[in-house]
Amino acid sequence: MEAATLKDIARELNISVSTVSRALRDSYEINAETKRLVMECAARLHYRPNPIALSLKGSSSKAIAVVVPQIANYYFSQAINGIEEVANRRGYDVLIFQTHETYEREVANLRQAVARRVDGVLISLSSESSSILHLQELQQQGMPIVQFDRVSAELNTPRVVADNFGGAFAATEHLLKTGRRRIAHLTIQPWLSITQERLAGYRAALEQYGMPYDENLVRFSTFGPDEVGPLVNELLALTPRPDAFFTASDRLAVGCLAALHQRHLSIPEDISLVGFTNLTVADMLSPSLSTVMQPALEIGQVAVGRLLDLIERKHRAEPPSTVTIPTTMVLRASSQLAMTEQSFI
Amino acid sequence: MEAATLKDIARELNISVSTVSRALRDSYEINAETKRLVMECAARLHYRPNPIALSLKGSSSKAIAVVVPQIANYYFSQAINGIEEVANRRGYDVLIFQTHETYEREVANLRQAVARRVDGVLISLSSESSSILHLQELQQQGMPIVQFDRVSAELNTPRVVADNFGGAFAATEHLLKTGRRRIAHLTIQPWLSITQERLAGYRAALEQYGMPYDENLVRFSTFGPDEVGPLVNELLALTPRPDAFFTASDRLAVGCLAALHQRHLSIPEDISLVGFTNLTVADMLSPSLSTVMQPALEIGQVAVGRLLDLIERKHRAEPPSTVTIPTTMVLRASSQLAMTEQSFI
DNA sequence: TTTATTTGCGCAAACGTTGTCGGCAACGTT
DNA sequence: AACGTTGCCGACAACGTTTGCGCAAATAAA
Repeated sequence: MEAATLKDIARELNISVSTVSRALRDSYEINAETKRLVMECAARLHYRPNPIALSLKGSSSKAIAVVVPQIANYYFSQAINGIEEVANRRGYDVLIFQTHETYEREVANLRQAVARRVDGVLISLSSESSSILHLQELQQQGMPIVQFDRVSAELNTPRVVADNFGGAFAATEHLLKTGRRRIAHLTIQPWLSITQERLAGYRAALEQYGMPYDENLVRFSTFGPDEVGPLVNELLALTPRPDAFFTASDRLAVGCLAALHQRHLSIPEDISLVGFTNLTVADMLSPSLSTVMQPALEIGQVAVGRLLDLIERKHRAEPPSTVTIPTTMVLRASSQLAMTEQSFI
Repeated sequence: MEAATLKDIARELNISVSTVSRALRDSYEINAETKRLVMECAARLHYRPNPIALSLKGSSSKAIAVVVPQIANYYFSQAINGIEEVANRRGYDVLIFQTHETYEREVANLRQAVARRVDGVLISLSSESSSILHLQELQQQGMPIVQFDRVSAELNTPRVVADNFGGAFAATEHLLKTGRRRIAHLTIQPWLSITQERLAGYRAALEQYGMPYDENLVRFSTFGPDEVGPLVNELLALTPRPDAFFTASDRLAVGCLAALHQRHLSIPEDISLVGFTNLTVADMLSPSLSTVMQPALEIGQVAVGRLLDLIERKHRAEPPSTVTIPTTMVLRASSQLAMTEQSFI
């Protein structure tokens, strides 16, 4: 009943451990009959190779690390689901690490990952990580690394990101096309790659439609409590008043929603609202929330695919490339007059 | 720069590996001066013991497994945060596994956990796991196990749960005290312990206040798409119409909210609404959602504390006990007339 | 001085696995 | 008959660590 080892099989069959090992690996220098016996015995004893011993031997631990800011975040947990799915299918375990947005924990996590002999690292940078020396060093030591979502251009690895620019462009364009002229943009920490790309998409759309860019309409916020309301109030106090809000996250969008409700502004009649990323309850809000959906699952799948290819050296000299996964504009009631009264459950 | 080993230190100091090992473990049979030298050298080379080798030796891997249905769930990811915090502080790593609510994955995850030589297992049962033989077997093999949140009475381990009964009782009582008389209860899979306890709390409160229990007012739902709306409609069709909804999850509550909005019912004037668990956006909905808050973080902290005590044999013969963590009733606008127009951001 | 005891350290085994080597039959080749 | 080839298998080392045992020197007791 206890975990069987090669030694158990060897004893049972009165042969040596090495022969058992080779038989199970289907080595050419083992007799077919012996192989059959070993296989049969292994199955009978429910033999499973001990990954710890394999790791110690130094070959491969068949485990990868995924380092994310936090898992209490639908986007990241979805990405992890995609990662796990593909990794497991290809025979790898996934070790999950949270940085809680601090540089210190990011370093500690990577140290742990190395200690546990992972074969590779998937990382989405913590918002506090301005320096990436720890990652460059890790890479120089030969650790395969792939970045996703929050990436750094200074670290020369494959990157998998959502089309933040395209998504923001589409959202802004949608608002413009539905007649909005003063579009406020509520967004997150300005130094993140995703923030910059979304802001760029917003600006590009304004420009293409001949609308002026007004930096008063752009506000940066963290997720601190009681932070969104005041910002929304500031924006609403501007003249002329904004007629649309485009937020860089659904969490911000929900905050907007509440603040607008409170001021008895009707959505989308008075103000249109479009969010970003994919909160599960977006379709259940009132009004249901238009949003730029990021394919978190797919990003995870693609990213881990790259990493495993890297580990298994399928693409040796191929230079690291950046994969951009398209986002989808999901139109719901919060930005479409016609849908306000429509059934959406 | 590469991971230093005992051997490296031994070579550097011209002593044996065993001496280094013992010096680092502060063994009594090593000279103080030698210890000093070893410590100094270890620090200089950034020596970190190799957890893989330690695990192989069979003693302790300093890692625990936490097995949950899914991490894409605010409740579980919060619990994991609590688990990680305490575990790390006590020197343990946390390996996270998802069952995706299937029995098959639960078994596979536990197998992996064993293979990776974890020192103990924290588990919240998958909704599909009717049999718990795999866990009983694991326990018989000496693996320390603690159950949390979704627990089974058939498995004799310490248990850490939220006060589901008390929370449901408080919510129902609150609704009754604010004058509601026909309280519908929308809940989840009937065979889960948490479902049964919440239902019992709901019934007990009704009974205490002399209200009849009407099973027509109780509906079970999964989270399938387009499932909540029809159920709400069915309930609203009853005569007399319910004047309050108490849901066993915030996800269901949000669904209710949307369905009620759609029928132009005002909350809480026409219908009061109270949810359960702790969606992040509960306070940002319109109206803000009254809810029974579960201290997910604390549950995780307490559960992992129990497990580590078990692992370190702090309480040898102590029989497994069940710890119930109190829930908190958070009153917001959806169940209180007075708060409807109040500022809540 | 001889005999115990302590102090300080090294050797080797063990955990489960893989890989390198070498051995020894049974062949086929000169 | 002597030699090289195969085919099949076992012994051994190694990965990094802990630990039981033993051995020497230093110290204490006789």
